[in-house]
Amino acid sequence: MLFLFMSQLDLSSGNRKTLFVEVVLPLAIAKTYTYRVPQELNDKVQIGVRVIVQFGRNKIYSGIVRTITTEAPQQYEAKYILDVADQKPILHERQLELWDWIAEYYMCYVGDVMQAALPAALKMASETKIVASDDPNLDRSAVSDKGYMILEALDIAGELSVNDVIKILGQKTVFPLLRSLFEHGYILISEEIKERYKPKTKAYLRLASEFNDADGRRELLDSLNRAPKQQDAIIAFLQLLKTKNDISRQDVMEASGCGAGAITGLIDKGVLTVEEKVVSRFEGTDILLSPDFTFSEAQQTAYDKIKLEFKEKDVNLLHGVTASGKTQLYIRLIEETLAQGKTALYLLPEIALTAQITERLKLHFGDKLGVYHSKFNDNERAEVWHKVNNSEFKVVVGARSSVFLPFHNLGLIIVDEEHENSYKQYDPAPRYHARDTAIYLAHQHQAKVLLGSATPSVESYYNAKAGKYGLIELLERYGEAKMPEIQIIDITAASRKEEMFSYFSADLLREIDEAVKRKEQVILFQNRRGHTPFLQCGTCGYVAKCINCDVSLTFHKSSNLMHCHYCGFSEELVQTCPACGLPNMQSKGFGTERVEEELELQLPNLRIGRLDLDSTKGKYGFDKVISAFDNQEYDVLIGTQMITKGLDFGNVTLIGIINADSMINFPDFRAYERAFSLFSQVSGRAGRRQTPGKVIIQTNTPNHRILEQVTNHNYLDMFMTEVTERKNYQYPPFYRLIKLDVKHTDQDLVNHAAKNLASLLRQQLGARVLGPEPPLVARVRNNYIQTITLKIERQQISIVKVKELIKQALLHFELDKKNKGVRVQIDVDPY
DNA sequence: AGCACGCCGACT
DNA sequence: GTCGGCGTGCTC
Repeated sequence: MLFLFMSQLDLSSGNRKTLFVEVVLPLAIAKTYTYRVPQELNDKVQIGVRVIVQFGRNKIYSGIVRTITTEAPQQYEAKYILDVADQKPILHERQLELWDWIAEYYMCYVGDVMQAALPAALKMASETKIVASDDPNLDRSAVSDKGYMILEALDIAGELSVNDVIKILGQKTVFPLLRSLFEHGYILISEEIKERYKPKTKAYLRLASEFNDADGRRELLDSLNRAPKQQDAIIAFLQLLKTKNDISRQDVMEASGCGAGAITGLIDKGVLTVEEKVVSRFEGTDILLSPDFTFSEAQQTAYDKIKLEFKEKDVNLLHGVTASGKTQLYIRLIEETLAQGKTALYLLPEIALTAQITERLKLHFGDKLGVYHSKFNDNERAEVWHKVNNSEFKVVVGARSSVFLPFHNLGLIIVDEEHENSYKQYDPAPRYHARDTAIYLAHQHQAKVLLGSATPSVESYYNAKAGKYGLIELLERYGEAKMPEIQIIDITAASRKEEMFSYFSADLLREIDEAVKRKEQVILFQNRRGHTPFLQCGTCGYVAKCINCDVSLTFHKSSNLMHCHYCGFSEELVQTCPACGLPNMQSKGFGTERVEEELELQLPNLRIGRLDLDSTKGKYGFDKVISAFDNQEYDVLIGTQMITKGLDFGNVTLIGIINADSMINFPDFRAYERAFSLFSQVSGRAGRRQTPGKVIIQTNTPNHRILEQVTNHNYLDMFMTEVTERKNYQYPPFYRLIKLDVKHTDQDLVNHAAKNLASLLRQQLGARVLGPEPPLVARVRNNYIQTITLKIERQQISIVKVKELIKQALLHFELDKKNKGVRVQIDVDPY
């Protein structure tokens, strides 16, 4: 009877069928895996929830449900899922589509995308823990030496992870030993999986219910006659209760002047109880600023044009010079998007996400704004994720990875500083471009995209000129601010005239001095950190190099060590040449530390600050330096390209570029574009408010066309020359690039394998395949690298077909035993 | 990515 | 002879 009843229920609800789920696991694996759902979890599985599954013998992961079916796999018996971790999906199905698109387009695994997309606190993996068996009668005499070591360690520590065991034994293979210990009953092995996200809670005080009426309170106060401190505390508490519900210990202590003891006393008596309440990690802002700024005429025109173009085009490019007031346009557009009941994403390069900009946006959007970037810890990021998912945050300002947040009803994406190469993730996979991903994301939501930059990437500007994107030009600075005057100084000529003092021309030193005397500030740009980029023996030519990489070591004064900027290796400074033994090591080149040191010698008594990776360590390191400079604690700020990122200093009137040559001569097809953009962005920091700014660029090639274009603020000219070059030499936007890095610790092996791979590719793709050749840094972390570059024209062959052919070639490549252990990294649209 | 299985060299 | 090294291939 019961069975019949159940089966009738089945038919009506459809819930008693056996379900199977396809699960995405956070692993670099090509296949997807199907698990069986135990019937009691049928109601809980939904697309987008996390499920706990066992994968392989020992590992437990949380994966994401991608599809649900009733069809059992034919080839194998599916394992059961162990549990469902979420009540409601943590992401929408369309996000899984986005993951698939990225995996497809950038040629990586969906698991790679999952790794990048989910905040660490939402990913769970088991850790195998070992605990000693509690049977005291076990005889340990039969245990092997290594086993005995483990048992002794367990006696002391109580619990060990597999990693601990590996460390204790100094060997990698420990599972056979642990298995044998387990089978003989000496140890217990447990797989523990924990939710890593912990909501933040705060303790609040509550008054016990019997004191809720006036009589109760009077009695209470009377009873506390002998404890005046506690009486004070209660009076303060009751007073506070009139204005707010949630009162913390701190509140009462401040209001009453009592110590913590009085409150503890009241809790012990049961007068007060403590309630743990989940609170947000993000401080709320109640003050909302209305958009009180008024648009300039130019801004209004740009705004109208954007609105017009959005009617026709999904993607628009706003080419607005520095200090033209782009941010105000963005804010207005986001506000309108919110007013339509939609949400918005504001993307910025990591480095530009300073307190300066987020504070400014907070004032406009208050509690509706979420901030998402790498400086946040795991819990904070998971919290932003959840708040975007339940639509508490309507606007997100964030770096690259915020394209993965679970947006609902997205109406607008702004990609500010769209030319920035940090939007492209290089390592690890997925090697995705956040701007291009954002365009796909917007397409999914039928949302609009606004790309913004003072120096748009050649690709985007080309797309705009070709009519694929709408184009809005805002070429006037906001308010009174004028474009800075740019002066080029020929270092060679200045040296000849003996007008170079260390790295500074007489003109630059004079301008610095005068600016500081006028109580104005100066920024000096040198795109290298550290003190000395390489040290060379003046006698035999030996260069101090990293032991793991093919790069010279940079001397850092702060640590007094030579550092490798690729692998982190460091070493004592060499005084005498290790090759020839002569004490003739010479400094070649200079970084920010050295510029700082030399400037102190040339112009004593300046207050100098430095902004580079080394001076901005720590969570708020960057913001500290920035605000110190903003508060005029420094006269001069010396920095790497960090200094260019959307910073707004009202008092800077002079910018010096110490040496422009290394940027211009960089061997890369984007070098000129990058140099133009960097110099223009640096220059844009000068004279943003009333005082006009001045920029001094020191170079050995004063007649270089890029410098001329920078001097004349002539973006269009730069664009036109670049377009011609790129067309001639088969580069983007006319051709697509795909780069394959072949890596191995054995140099000969890599060389052969790379040649082999290139010839496999040529069989299908012919002359589109270039290389292999060693990259600029041909060995990193002891891996030798060979690079194969593919140039794919936009007609004749489809990119999908090309990627298919690459995959086939790779399959062939991997089957060849000679290529064992050789890793191939694919970078689509390298930057 | 792990981890087990399986094949060979250095020790009891 | 076994223990423990590393190569090969599977994980639903």
